[in-house]
Amino acid sequence: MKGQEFLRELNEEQRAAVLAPDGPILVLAAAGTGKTRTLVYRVVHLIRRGIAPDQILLLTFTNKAAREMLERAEAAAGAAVSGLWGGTFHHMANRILRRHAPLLGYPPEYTILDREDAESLMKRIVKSLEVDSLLFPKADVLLSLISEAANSGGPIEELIAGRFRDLSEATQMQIREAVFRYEKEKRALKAMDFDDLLVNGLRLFREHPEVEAYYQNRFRHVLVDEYQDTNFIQAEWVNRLAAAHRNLFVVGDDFQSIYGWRGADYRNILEFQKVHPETQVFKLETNYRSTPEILAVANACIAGNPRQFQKVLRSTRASRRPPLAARVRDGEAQARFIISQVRRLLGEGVRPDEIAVLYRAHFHALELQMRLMREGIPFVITSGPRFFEQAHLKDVLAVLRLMRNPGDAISFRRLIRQLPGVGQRTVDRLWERLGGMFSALQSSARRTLEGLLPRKAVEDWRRIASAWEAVERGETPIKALDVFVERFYRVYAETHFDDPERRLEDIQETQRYMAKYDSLDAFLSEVALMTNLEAEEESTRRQGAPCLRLSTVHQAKGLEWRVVLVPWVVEGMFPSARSLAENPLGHEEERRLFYVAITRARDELIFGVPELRQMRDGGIMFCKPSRFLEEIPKGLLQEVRLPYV
DNA sequence: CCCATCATGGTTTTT
DNA sequence: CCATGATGGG
Repeated sequence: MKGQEFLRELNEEQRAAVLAPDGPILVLAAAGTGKTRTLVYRVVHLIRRGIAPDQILLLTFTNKAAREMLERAEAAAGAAVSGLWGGTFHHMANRILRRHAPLLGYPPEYTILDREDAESLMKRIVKSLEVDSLLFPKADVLLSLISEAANSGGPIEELIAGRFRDLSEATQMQIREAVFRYEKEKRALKAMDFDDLLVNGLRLFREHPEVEAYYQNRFRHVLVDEYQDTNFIQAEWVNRLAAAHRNLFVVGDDFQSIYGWRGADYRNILEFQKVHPETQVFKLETNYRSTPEILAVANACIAGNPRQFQKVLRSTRASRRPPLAARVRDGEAQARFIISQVRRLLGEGVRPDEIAVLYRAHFHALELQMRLMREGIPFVITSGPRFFEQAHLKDVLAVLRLMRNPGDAISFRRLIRQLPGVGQRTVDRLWERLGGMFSALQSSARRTLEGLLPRKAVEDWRRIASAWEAVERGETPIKALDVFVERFYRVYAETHFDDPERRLEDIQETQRYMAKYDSLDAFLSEVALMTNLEAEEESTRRQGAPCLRLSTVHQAKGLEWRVVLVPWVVEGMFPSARSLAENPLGHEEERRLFYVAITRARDELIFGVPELRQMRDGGIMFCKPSRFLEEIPKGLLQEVRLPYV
């Protein structure tokens, strides 16, 4: 595209934001109003103005979003965008921390702990405290507490005192001890958990003004997508980054703030102008995505939330049929109904990948999944356990992680416990006798360990160790995994999993994926931070065939489909009972979540409203239609009741 | 001390 | 219904 021609692709609202002069800019972009396009063209505009791409930082909510934006910017601006920094807060913090980790007392090869790693670490700590297990919080509860403290920037002592006020003082003391040990152990492991990446990213700037000044100077323009979902640390971090040039361009929609439970605080967007008084504000309200009928429902839904920026979605599209609410008997009937709708749509020529089923929680889709499989309808799920958190992939990653970080006790335990005759106790003792580190790439260290192992473990141990020997001989890590699989893991997989072929294929897939990275550290960080959305995209890219999509509403953020079906729109499910119980403002966030689901739909929106729920104990529970449906004026929805079949 | 079996308890959302 | 945790035999 030449000259300013790209501006023709923008409407008045978007163009004003794209061309705005330097300074802090807040773009309030309602759903479907071309937020991504605005952000992309702002980047293009900056580059055309002569800003070097490596002076621009683009923070997005997922890496997928970053990649898409960069691809689009490249299409519009040519190869000129290369060098631009784009990705999630976690990624960018990691990228910066890898360079400066020693300033904070970490080696540059620090390991990133994913959720599972953190949980297993905490479990061991709780165990070592020898507490009365019935009255002591579970590891995941402790971790969520630590995370809450980190993300809100508040002191953890107060959180403990508040959340566990019913527990004895002695128990609270032990909780504080568990938290303390968790931090200490992470240090010993030379590892950071997800929150540490953000916390340390901020700490790096606070404690090292010369580093802060370097990045403040380097990034002349900072752009942030989905600003409504930033938390305390993230907001502080970007404020600091942009403090020198003051070119902070944030885009968001307070109506779509759905990560409050993770510390996101939409006051960041509401109060942006207070923090940056010279802010220019732009509103995008013209919706290009959905039919007027769908938007009417969206507007009616969000009207239930006061105290937010008032925005009304204006449609540009022609009318279609109104959204449909179908009352069905139960989950089974709902699954049959959804499948019949999918069949109808396919018959009308809708492509399967233009249809999505979006739900509040994974388990809402169980019945549907079974039925889809039984009926042979292909689908993809962007939910459930993350690709790289599956046991076999973590096993393989442990080989690599230990190679980079000799202090990684978690990987050590994982591998060594696979040896016959080695259980928890033995591995603990081994680790202690090794002095809390194991240099897998040194033959002397490997020999030392071999001498400490029980006799019957030695043969398998040598097989595992052959992977590291290969690296010592100068083989690549990818090749080393071949050795690991052929000498040890193939047999292990065949004897421990009921689907070894699939798992070995996953490993090959991982090796192919590794080939794209020029350093092992880069690969390992990427894998730790990769979401399902990104992993799944990787695998469908090869398989090709377009599929019906099943996803949580959270993971559907920023995406759109021609047809959206939402099951279980009943009280207790959507809104989720648990969310209402835990958070006094839970209903507002649930309503925003419902709004996000609605506004993903272009042409058709269909709700499933079962009348009863089969409980696990064999009983049944009657369901009330969701308050969010009741709030929508009659006439905006078409309601049907399906016969009991 | 390891490992398999049995019971129990608990189901939100994710970087 | 599934995963995790306790328990007891080897």
